[in-house]
Formats: sequence, structure tokens, C-alpha cells
Amino acid sequence: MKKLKLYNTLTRKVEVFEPLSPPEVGIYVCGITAYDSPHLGHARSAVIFDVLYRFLQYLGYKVKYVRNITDIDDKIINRSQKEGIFWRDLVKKYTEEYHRALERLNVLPPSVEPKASEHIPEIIAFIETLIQKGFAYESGGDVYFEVKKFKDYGKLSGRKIDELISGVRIEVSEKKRDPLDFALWKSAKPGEPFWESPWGKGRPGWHIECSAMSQKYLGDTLDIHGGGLDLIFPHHENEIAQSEAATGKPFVRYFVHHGLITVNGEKMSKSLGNFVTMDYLLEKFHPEVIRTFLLTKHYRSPLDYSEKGIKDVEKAVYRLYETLYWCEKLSPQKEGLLSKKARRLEKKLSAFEEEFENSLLEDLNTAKALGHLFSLENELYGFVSSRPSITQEEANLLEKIKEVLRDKVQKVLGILVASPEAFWETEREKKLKEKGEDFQRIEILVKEREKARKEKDFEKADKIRDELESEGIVLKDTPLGTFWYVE
RNA sequence: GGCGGCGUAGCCAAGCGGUAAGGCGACGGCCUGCAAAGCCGUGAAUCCGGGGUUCGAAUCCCCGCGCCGCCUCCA
Repeated sequence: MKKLKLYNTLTRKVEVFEPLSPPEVGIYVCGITAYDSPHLGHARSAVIFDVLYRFLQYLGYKVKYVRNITDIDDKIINRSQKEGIFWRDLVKKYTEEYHRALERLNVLPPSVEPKASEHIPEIIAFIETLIQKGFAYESGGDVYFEVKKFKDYGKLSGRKIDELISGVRIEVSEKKRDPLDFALWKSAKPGEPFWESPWGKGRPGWHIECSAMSQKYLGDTLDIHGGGLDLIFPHHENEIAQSEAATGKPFVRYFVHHGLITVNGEKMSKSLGNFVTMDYLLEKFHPEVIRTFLLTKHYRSPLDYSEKGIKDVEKAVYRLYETLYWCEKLSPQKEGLLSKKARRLEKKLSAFEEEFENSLLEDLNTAKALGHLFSLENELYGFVSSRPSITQEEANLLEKIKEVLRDKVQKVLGILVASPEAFWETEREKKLKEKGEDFQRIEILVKEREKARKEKDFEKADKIRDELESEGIVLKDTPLGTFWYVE
């Protein structure tokens, strides 16, 4: 089996990935807290780990992928009280919105998607273990984890306990023995949702659910634990403390953290108000364009969002689909071997097969993999757009290319999954609708112009072309006919 | 202040010690009824600045400058 290299936040190095018991791999990823609409950042997280999930399977691993949903916490309670909605209804609404967006982005569902509220017994049992082992204490209906008792605290984020103590920004509570201690269980105030527990009515703290649920579904030691960079501290640090204190075993072998989406260089977030919701983006751009955009940069780097950035990627994706469109249209009409150009294409294809895989093996370098894809596409486009007919051998080559695209690009990157016909149909209609244009009318004009050109009525043909151009419609005449798209 | 990261062509972005992928855009020639597209080709004397290590550095080390993230909920 080929070896994947992954950057491990625990060691701050790129390491060869060796699961605990191959070919099984257990992955746990922090999903969302369902209290508001998902934005591009949430989508990036889901898409990155989706590619990891797919690629590990491609390499031959048997992957169990767990991605949780936090469905009970302070933000959810606040929001539901503010809006006067039952908290479960609020969670349902945003979870559905999240799922809808991911489905359109062709993100595979995880093996399990556990919710905190459905694992209260496991969470309570976990907390009881921590109390028994002396790592946690009850205080006025709350339960806290005593950070000082866990000597490895800070090993993930590179923080030292003494330095953290001087930090004054941590919420101080008289119930805590130490400001660093964090809540495992919070007692319910009147009107708040609650569950019965040995410490009275209350709800779990945020960090404990991941320790309890990951253990339930994946065991004491996870092969991979993922999430955004912003979760390193305190969330993942606290998870390590809880889980290792409870089991005495290493919690995670590889911590994988991705970079955040920025806008003008600043983190996209609710508090800055600079976020774009997935509903908005999906309305505006084809899901594959968004997915491709999210893969154009290495997962650990920040990705700056701008509409221009997505537009650039859209053009590249358009070309990909135009190429595929012509591929479908070409059929063998003559005997014969490969032309010089086709031979070059053949070479490019075998280079691509190797490079594509190598790129992903190197710490999941999707940006590089896409680079190779575009390079192959360039050669393909040149071949396909310049000839009205091909030979049988050349047709076989095209079939081979399509097969490679299916096996690699579709399967692992999760893009180029639409049929070219369908892609262009939805894309043209959507863009025309935005402009208030009628699809049929454009189709008729394009056909009329083609007819006029055949009859050498160039005056009429040019008039139509000018008219369409002024409406933002781009025409491309090729040996196979006229192709058009909306800018 | 502590910890971490980033700075590569007009814009986006790979590159991780062996002589600068790819995308968007630009330019020249060919092709074309004319454009677009296509074809062929051009484009970073050089990787924020300055030192150092090395036969060799965008890549490693040191010092600056600039930007960002985390240290509080956050993908």
C-alpha cells in the first residue's frame, strides 16, 4: 500500500501515516455547532476531510469516519431564547442547512454523525471516570476538569500551564478551583434544557462530547483527529486531557488541522461579520466551482475568499467542462493510428496518473494535484478542439482519459462528476436567469448565426454575435460547431 | 507579551537543498470572412530586505520589515 504523508500538529512535522491497526483507519472530525447558517469555512473543513476520507479509501484503507454535530451548548441556548424557538428546532434547521450544502458540494456522509444530546449517558459515564481517577471535581452542580492534575496539558498547542495561568481572559468562576479548569458538566439555570445526572440537572460542556463520542465509535486511540486550526486551543487540548486522563492511553496518533478562510486577509467569522453563507454561494456558483476553489490551496494554508477568486476558478472549471463536452461529441470516423498530437496527449496522461497520486501522497497537496489536472486538460483541449473527427485509436485514448478522470479526479477530489451536457445546461440556465435572459432565445440566435455563417451572410452573423456579446454571452466557433457560455 | 504561520510574475498558487508547476490575465506570430476560440511562442536575472551555511538556497540558519492566526466561543 502506498504511504500517505501527513502533517501532524502533535509533532509539528510531516510524517508517514501509519494507522494503529491497518487496514482500518479511524477518523474523528469536529463538525459544527448548529446554531447558525453554515458558511464557506465550514464547507472548507468538510471538503478537506472528505478528500482525506476518499483518498484513504482510494489507497485501500478501511475507513471509519466520524464527524460530530454539537447540538447542545450555550450558543444554541442563547440563540433559541433570543429567537423564541425551541432549541431542538433551531438545531434541526441549521443541521439541515448544513447537510444540504454538503450534499451539493458532493461531500460524502461520514460513517457516523453523532450528536451530543444523544450521548448523554456516555458523557456522564466519562465524567464519572474522570472524577474517580481524581482529574475532575464537582462544585455546586457543575463538574470541572482540574487542569493542573494533567501534566501533559499544553502539549498540542505548545502552551505551558504557568503561562496560561497569567492569562486573565479566562472566565473566572467561584466554582472553579483554578481559572484554567474547564467545565465538563454545567448545571441548568431555570428555563434551560437539562438532563438528569449524578450532579443534578444540567448539560455537558463543549469539550467532553468529543472525548466520549470518539471513544464510543473509534476506541481509546484515534488514528486521525481533525478540525480547523482554531480548535487546537483550547478544544483539542482539552480533549487530550480528558481522554488521556481517563484511559491512560494516547488519544490521537495524528492531529490534522486545516487553515481558515479569510476575507481580505482576515479570518472569516461571525463576530467580524465578514462571512458568506453557503446558501448565498451555492445560489451564485456551481457547487463544483466552489469545491474546486476550496481545493486550489493547500489545506493547511489560509484561503482568502473573494468573488474574483472564485470567478477565476470558475473559468478554469468551465474550460474543463468544455473540454469534456467536446470529448463526448467526438467519435471515431476513420481508421488509423495516433496523430503526433495524440501521442503527446498519451504521454501527458501517464505523467498525470503518477503525478496526481504523488501530489496527494505528499500531505494531501490538492493544489498541486489540480495543477496537473489543468495541465492534462490543456493538452486535451488542444487535441479535442482542433479536429472534426478522430481515429479509432484516438477514440480509445479518449476513453482511457475519461476512465482515469473517473478513477482519480471524481473518486478522490470529488469534482468533474456531472455529465458535461448536464453541467452546461444548468450553468447556462442559471446564469441567464440571473441576467433575466431566456435560454430558448439564445439557443435560437446561436443556431441562426451558425446558419448565416454557412450561407456566408456574415453581416447577419456578426450582428447576432455583437448582440450576444453585449449581453455577456461568449461564442466560440470550433470545427465541431459553436459553443457558448455566459460570462 | 507568549505560541504558531505566512511573504514566489499584474492577480491566485505549487515548490521543502540541484537551478522557478498550474490557473486567471497580458503580449507576438499563424489560423480565421472578421472577432473569439485554437495552434506556436513570449513573460519572475529570480522568490519581502540584509547577512550566513553549502560546490549549489525560494528552499536550511540568524537579524530585520510587513501581514495573519491562536492565547475567550469559533471550521
